[in-house]
Amino acid sequence: MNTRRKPELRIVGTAPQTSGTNQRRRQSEILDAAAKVFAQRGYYGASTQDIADILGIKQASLYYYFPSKEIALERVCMKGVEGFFEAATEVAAQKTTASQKIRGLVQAHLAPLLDRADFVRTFLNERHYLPPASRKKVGRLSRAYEKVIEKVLSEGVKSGEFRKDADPRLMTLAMLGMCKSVAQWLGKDDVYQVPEVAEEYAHILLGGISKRSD
Amino acid sequence: MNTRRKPELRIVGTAPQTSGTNQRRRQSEILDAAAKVFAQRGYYGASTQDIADILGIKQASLYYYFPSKEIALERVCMKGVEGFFEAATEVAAQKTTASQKIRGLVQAHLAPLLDRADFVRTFLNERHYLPPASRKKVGRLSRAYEKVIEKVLSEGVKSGEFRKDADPRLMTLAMLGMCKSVAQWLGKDDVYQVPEVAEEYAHILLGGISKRSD
DNA sequence: ACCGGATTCTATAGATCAATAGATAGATCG
DNA sequence: CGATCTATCTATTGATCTATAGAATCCGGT
Repeated sequence: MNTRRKPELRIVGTAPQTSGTNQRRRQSEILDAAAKVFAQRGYYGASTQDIADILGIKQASLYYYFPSKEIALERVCMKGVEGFFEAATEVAAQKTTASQKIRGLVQAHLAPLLDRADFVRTFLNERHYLPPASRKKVGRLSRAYEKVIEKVLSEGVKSGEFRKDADPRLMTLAMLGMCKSVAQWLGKDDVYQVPEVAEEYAHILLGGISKRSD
Repeated sequence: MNTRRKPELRIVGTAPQTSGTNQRRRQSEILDAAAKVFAQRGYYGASTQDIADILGIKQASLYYYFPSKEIALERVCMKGVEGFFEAATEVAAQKTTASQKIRGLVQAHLAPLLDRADFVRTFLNERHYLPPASRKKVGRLSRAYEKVIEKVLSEGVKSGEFRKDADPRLMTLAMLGMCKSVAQWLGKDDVYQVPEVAEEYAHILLGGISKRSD
């Protein structure tokens, strides 16, 4: 669709950059709006009109920036997962106890809810509706992330820091379940802030998987 | 819509019951189909045509049994929540330790996934799309259920069985988050069965909230 | 064989939605 | 000024979806 081959003929010093930069800024604004309506009404429940309304432009104008609604969903979902894997990998690489790593992982998981809640929510709830290619791409990242957590738990079991009779995969699923659900209720009736939730959840989790209470 | 006042004029021995019974059976089959597609593709992603296809009938024929797609969603969601509150209340009323009650609550929460997974999933993921009246009705039941759990936890804290420094509401949210997430992955890649998941999750949870390991 | 209700079908209205085509206003720059 | 590029707009197409209206079919009881 976008027949923009590399702009080979760019003339020297002058800066036709203004556009490229503005374009990127506008795309980002549109993604913000898309994330908001996708998170609120779901992918199929949200119309491109809803997105345009937030920005105060006409529905058709969106297509100057995005080739399709599906692509917009993919971009929103990617922005919702990306960072999770890197942050987790960094925590897992620290030279410290497995318990401490778990605390770090819980914190790292909840942190994005502070500034990207709509993206995270869209990733969590709407990624099923991605076309197969995008879903696989997103799924790979997501699974890699889970594996990082699972490894920390396995090592904690192997080292004797965590219960030997526990299944690392099930522990991972339990931990992720707890953490993911925060995205659903944070900012609704309950008034908890991210840091206290992270601390309490890590505490609950560790009490359960550590051999001795900390 | 349903102007069925009590059938006062039913003639004696003959059985015009056949219809009423068959109608109910058919409605139930349609609800099953609706639950399946709602769970799979989401409320807005699923068309009434999809529901009809499962049953091998024409799309318009559905409207002989249901006045609208929204009502069908309400019925599916209700069938997805109902039972949770009663089962939990029953467990909470038992004369036993708070820990034992938590084990029972986790089991009771996961049990419906065995025979009503699509209804539970639809309730969990699609209830936001209900019209306000239905949403409130479903929400009341759902909140009452949470309160039962919260009370068991509070009492466990008060009695000294659970950590004094823990917030019962946050514990409730953590427990529900863990349990709800099972609906998302059960029967996918992982091969766990409901009873083992219930036992392990209760174990993780209790280790975290009990004062001493059990 | 026929009647009457129960159930399903055909046909279609009416609305909404994603996406395309082409026009236009505004800025930038030679 | 005039040319070009950017961003948005108007107008519309074609597909899809829920829901309604009314005809056709099935089936048990007589």
